[in-house]
Amino acid sequence: MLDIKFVRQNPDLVKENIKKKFQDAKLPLVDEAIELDVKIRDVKQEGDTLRARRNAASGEIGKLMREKRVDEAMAIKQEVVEINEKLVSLEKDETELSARLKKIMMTIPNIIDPSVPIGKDDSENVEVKRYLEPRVPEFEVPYHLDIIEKVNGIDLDGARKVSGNGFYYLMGNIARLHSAVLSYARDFMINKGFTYCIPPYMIRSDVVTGVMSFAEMDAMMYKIEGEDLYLIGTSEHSMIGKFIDTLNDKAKLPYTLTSYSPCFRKEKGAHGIEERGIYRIHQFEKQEMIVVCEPEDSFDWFEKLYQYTVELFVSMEIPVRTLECCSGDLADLKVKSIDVEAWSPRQKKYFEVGSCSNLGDAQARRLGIRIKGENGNYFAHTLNNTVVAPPRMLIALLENHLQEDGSIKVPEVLRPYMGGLDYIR
RNA sequence: GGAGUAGUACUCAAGAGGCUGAAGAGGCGCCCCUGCUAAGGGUGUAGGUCGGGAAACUGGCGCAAGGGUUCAAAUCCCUUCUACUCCGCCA
Repeated sequence: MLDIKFVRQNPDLVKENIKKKFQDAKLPLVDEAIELDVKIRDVKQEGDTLRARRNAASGEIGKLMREKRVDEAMAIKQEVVEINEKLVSLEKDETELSARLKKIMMTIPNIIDPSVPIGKDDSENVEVKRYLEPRVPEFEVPYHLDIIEKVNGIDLDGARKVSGNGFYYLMGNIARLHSAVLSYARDFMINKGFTYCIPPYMIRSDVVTGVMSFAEMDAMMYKIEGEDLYLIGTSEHSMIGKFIDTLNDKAKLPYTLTSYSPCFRKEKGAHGIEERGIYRIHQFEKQEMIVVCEPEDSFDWFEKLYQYTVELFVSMEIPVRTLECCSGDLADLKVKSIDVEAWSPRQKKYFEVGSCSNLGDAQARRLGIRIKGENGNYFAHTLNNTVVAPPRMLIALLENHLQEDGSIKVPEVLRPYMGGLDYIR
C-alpha cells in the first residue's frame, strides 16, 4: 500500500510502475485515487468547519445555561441541531469516499525496486545463481511418495480415513527426519542471531483481514466454528500481526524473529490437492523468519535472509538456485522477491522451496507498524522468508539423497537430530 | 464457563455531562548548590493523529475499541477486547 501523498506527488511514477507490472487495467485507478483524495479533503474541510462551529456553539450554550439565560441558549441549540443535520450526510460521504479510496490504494501495486527484472509472469523470472552441482544419478529416481513408502515412512490410507485427502501420517524415521530438519533449521537461525518464537496458531478475523485480501482468505483460511478465530496459513500471519498498530522504539530494532508453526491451508483454487504425495497438502510445518527494520536497512536484510536459506540447504547437501521474481510475477505489496528453488533429480528441474520478500513500507503502512523518530514517526520496513517448510522440503532431501538400494542418506548436519542415524532404510 | 473490579498521553495519576488537550508528578531542557551520584533548590517545556498555511499559527478527531443517548460525553448506556481478583474446570 502506497502513501496517498506519494501518489499525489508522483502520479507518473506510479503509472509507470503499473505498466512495468503489466497491470495496465489499473492505470485509471491512479487518477481516480487522486480525485478521490481531493474530494475527501474538501469534504473533510467542510465537515471540520461545521464541527468547529458546533463545538463553539455548544460551549456558548453551556455558558448561557450557567448564567440562566435559557432563551438565548435555546436559539443556539437550534443552530447546532441544523449543523448536525448537515453533518450526517457529509460524514456519510466522508466514510464512503474514504472506503473507496482505501480499496483502490490496496490495489495499486507497491513501487518495485529498479533491480527487479521486467517480465509478464513466472516464465520470465530470472535465475540468479546456482549452488552445488545439480546431479542426476545413474538409476531412476522414483516419485517421492514411492521413496517414502519403501521405507515405511507414510500412511496415507489412514489419513484419508481420519481426515480426508490432503493429510498424512508421517511414520518412523521419516517423521523423525521431518522433525530433525525443523530442529536443525531452528538452531541454524538461532545461531544467526534470530529470536526463536512459537506463535499462536489461531488468529482473530481482524488480524486475518489485515494481513491478506478477502480472496486470499477465502482460498486459504480455515475458520473455527463458533469462534472469531482462524487457523494460520503461515506463522507470518501471527508474527506480523504481533506488530499491528505499534509504535516501535528505534533502539529495539531490528526485530529478527524465526518462528515455528504448523500451517493450515484449504488450497482452494487452481491447483487443488496433489493427488499423490506431500507436495501440496492441507497441513504442513514451517520455520519462518521475519524482520522489522529501519527503512535504510531493508535491502541489506533482504540479501542476508535469502542467503541464509541457501546456506541452510547447501549445508544439507541439497543443490539449490535463486530465482528472482520478475515484475509481473511480483505480488502487489512487494518491492522485491527472490525464490529459493531446490533441485529435483527426478524431474530434472528446480522447484520452489522458499520465498524471500522485501515489502518496503507497504505492509507496515497497511498495518500501522511505525518507528518513533526524533523528528516524527515513520513506517518500518518488513521482510519475510521461509527457512524451511517440510514435508514439501523433504521431497528435495529424499530425491537428492536417495541411494540406489532405496535407502536414504541422512545429511551429516541432521544426524545429531536423528540419534546418529546415517541411513534410513 | 460463572461473579466482580479496572483500562486516561512515554510512565504514574486527577477528573464523575459544558469552564478539560485533559490538573499533578515523574520525564525532558537550562541554571544553581553539592565533589561523588536511584541527593537538593530554581526555572522552562512538550505532548497522539489527520487536514489548512511559506511560516507564525490554525481546525478536526482523540481518554482501551466500536456503537448509542444529548445542543454538548473521558464522564451516562450497550457491545467487544485486555488486565487483575474470586469460584468452577483442565492438559
